[in-house]
Amino acid sequence: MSAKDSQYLKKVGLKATLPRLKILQVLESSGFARHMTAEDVYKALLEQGDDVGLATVYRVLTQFEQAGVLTRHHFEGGQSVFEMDEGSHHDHILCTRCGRVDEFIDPVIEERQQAIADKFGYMMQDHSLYIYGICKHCRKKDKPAK
Amino acid sequence: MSAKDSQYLKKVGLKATLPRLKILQVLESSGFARHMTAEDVYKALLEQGDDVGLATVYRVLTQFEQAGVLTRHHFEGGQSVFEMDEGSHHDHILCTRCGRVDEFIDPVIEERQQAIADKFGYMMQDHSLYIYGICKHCRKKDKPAK
DNA sequence: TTGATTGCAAAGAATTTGCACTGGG
DNA sequence: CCCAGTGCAAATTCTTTGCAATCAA
Repeated sequence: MSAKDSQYLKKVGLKATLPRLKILQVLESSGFARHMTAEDVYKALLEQGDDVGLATVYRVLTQFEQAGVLTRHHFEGGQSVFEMDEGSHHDHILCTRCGRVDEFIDPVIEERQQAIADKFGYMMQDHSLYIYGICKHCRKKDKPAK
Repeated sequence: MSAKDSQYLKKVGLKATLPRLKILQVLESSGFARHMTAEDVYKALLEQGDDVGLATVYRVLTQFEQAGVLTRHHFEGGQSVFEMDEGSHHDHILCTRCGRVDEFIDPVIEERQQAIADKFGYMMQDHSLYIYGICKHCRKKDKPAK
């Protein structure tokens, strides 16, 4: 199920161990949710019958982050949230009711950020933009309730 | 030193106790730094000879946040960082070397954010934008070093 | 083989909570 | 006076670490 993944791990300089392959697989197949905490990954593994320690999940996620395999986000609420890094930078808009997450990229904003960094004399390394709101789905539910 | 602060606390619905007054004062006079962790506030109080429990600092900061007196940020690194809410929204650009924080507001970005929320069907409530980089000061130090 | 990796349990850091005591209104 | 507010220590939550056992190359 993962000759490809095995190659991939070696390519980024990580030995292709079973836990790492499993974790990679969970992240790849996380589908629409795409944003998982260490705990989420751990539970997903348990549910599919794979017995990996929580400490290992944390270690591997950190290694993946350093290897550029995934990105760590600091959403509100404390825990770190991880997401596969598919190469293309993007920002997030999230629903404070249901937790839904959408991704976007806006060239104008990107450009302005660079301009601001320049203006303040910073060499920009990174940035994070989160928009918080209530998605249409949750707003729809509201109306009748009230 | 704080008849004004005392009024202020009452106005936002909080009893004007000594710890709350002291904490408010520390935040108000934090001057250029302006961004403090609970621990920072706690240490500042100890240094000026005021004996307030760390738990109380956390409790009061949370109350202040709920009362709209200050804003809680989640910068990288885990801890919450607090800042007096002077009414005007702004974003942050921070140095990953020295921790320097600058504030800015960009009308174009604000406007684009609203447009994006609209496009995705969100009712925007809030947003946070952090730009990370290396400030000119730190870059200057680099050159000779290398 | 053999050093890298894992699992578990213990350690840590940040923050919260239970509870008897204290102070503001 | 009386309850909200406080201090302290214990409890929680998330994450990291030490170390012996295990696994990939």
